[in-house]
Amino acid sequence: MKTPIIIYWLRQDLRIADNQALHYAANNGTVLPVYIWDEVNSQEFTLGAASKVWLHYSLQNLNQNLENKLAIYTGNPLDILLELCTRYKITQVVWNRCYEPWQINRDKNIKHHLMTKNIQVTSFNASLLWEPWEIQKKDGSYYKVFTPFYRNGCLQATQPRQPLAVPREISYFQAENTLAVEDLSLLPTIDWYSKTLTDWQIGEQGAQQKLWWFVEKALYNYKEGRNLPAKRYTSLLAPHLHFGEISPNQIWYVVKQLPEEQNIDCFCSELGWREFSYSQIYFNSDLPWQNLQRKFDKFPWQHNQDKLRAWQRGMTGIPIVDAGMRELWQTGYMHNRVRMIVGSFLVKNLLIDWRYGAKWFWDCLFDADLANNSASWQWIAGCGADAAPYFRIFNPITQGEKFDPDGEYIRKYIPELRQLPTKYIFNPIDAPSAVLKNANIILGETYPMPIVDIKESRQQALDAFKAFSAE
DNA sequence: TGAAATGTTGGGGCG
DNA sequence: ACGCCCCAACATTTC
Repeated sequence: MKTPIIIYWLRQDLRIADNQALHYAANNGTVLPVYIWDEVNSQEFTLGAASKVWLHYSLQNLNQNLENKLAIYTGNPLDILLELCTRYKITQVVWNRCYEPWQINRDKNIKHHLMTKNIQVTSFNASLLWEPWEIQKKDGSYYKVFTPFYRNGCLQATQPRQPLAVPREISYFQAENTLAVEDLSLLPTIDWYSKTLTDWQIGEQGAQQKLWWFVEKALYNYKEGRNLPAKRYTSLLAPHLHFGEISPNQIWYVVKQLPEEQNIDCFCSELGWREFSYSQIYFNSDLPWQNLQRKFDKFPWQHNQDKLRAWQRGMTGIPIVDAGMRELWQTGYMHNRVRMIVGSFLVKNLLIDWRYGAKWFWDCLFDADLANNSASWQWIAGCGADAAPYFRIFNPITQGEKFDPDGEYIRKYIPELRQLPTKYIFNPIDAPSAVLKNANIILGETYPMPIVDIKESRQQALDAFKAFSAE
C-alpha cells in the first residue's frame, strides 16, 4: 500500500476528473474518500427535498466511480474526521473548498482543530473559475455590477485553471463501519421523483453527456433559444454543476475551444453570473436572508398565505406562471426564463417577500444553490446587486406571448387549457364564453380565475415602491 | 434579462 | 395640389 493514507473529504465535488484534491491525494498516498452528511452545521441551509434526491443518486454514482470505496458517515464532520485520523493514524486531510458562508466557517474551524492535532490540511479550488477574493476592484472593494465584474474583473484576471485528467492510478483505503448511501435516508417517502429522473442522468458521466449534447445540439442557438421554455436550448447543467459532477473549468475550456461567436460568449457570461453570485455571497455572508440594499428592509411585503400557496401549487390563474410552478413541482426543475417570470410575479404582483420564493425554490429545485438562489431572488426583487430596478415589472401575459408564442409550454403543464386557442391561452379571461365552453373550460372551476389583476397589481407595486422610497 | 405612456413621423384618405 | 385628420410604426420617456 502506498503511504501515507490521506483523507479526501468530498462535499460538492462529486467527480473524479478535474478534481484537484483527489489528484493531489492520489499522487501523494493512498486515498480514503469520505462523504459526511452534515446537518449539524448546515441547519436551515440543509439541502431541500429535491436536492436530497439528487444527492442520493449522485453519491451512488460517485461510489461506483471510486470503486465502491467511498466511506459514508453522518454527523459532525470535525468529530468524524478526528476519529478517522486517530483510528488509522492519518496525518493528512484534503478537500476542495466550498463557499457558502456556513461552510466557510465550519471548514475554517475544522482546519484549525485538525492542525492543532498536527494533522495537515490542504484545500483546493475545484468549483469556481476564479476565487471570489481574486476578483476585486482596484480600490480593494468588490464589484456590485455584473458587467464590470465580468469584463474588467474576471476576463482581465488570470485565465481559469485548465482541467485535470482523471488520476491514472488511485490506490484506495477501505475504511470500516461505513454507512451505505441508503442509510442517509435522502429519498422522501412519497415517490414523486422517479418518473422525472428519467430525464436526467445523475452523476459524472451524465454531466459529461449533457455537456456534449449541449455543444452539439443547442449551443449554436443559445442566445435566442435560451429564452424559449418549450424548446431545449439551455445547457441543463445546473444541477450537475451544483454537486460538482462537472466543473465550470471543464465546461469553459470545451466551449472556448470552439470558434468564437456570440452564442458562446453569451453562454460563458452565464457562467460569469454564477461567479458573480458566489462573489456576492462571499462578500455578504447574510445574502440568503438580508436585503443587500438595506432600504428594502422597510418594504411593506404582504403576508398572504393563500396567494403564496396558489403560487406554489401553480394555481394563480396566470397560465405561464402556473406552467412554471407546476414544472418545478413535478420535475424539480424550471426553465430559466420562467424562473424570472414567476419570481417577478410573486414579488411584484403578489407583493410577497422574496425570501418565501427563495425558500420554495430551495426545497423544490434539483439545482438549488445557495449563492445562485439568493443572488437571483434579490436580483428579481430589486434589492440585490445590479438588480432589476423595482419598476421593471414583467407582464406575465406579454412574456408568455413573447417566449412561448405557440403556447406549447403552457399546454404541456396545464392540460386543462390544452384545447384553448393560442390567441387566448396566455390570458383565458379574455376568451369569449363560447370559446371557453368549446375548450371545455369553466373559469373558477376547471382552471382558476386570476388571483390578482395584472394591471392593478402592477400599479399597486409601483405605488408601494414609491411610498417606501420616499420615506 | 420590461412595460406602459407619451411623443414623433409620415403615408394615405378625403374634402 | 393642398391642408387636415387619422393612425400605424417607431422612438423616447417614465415608472
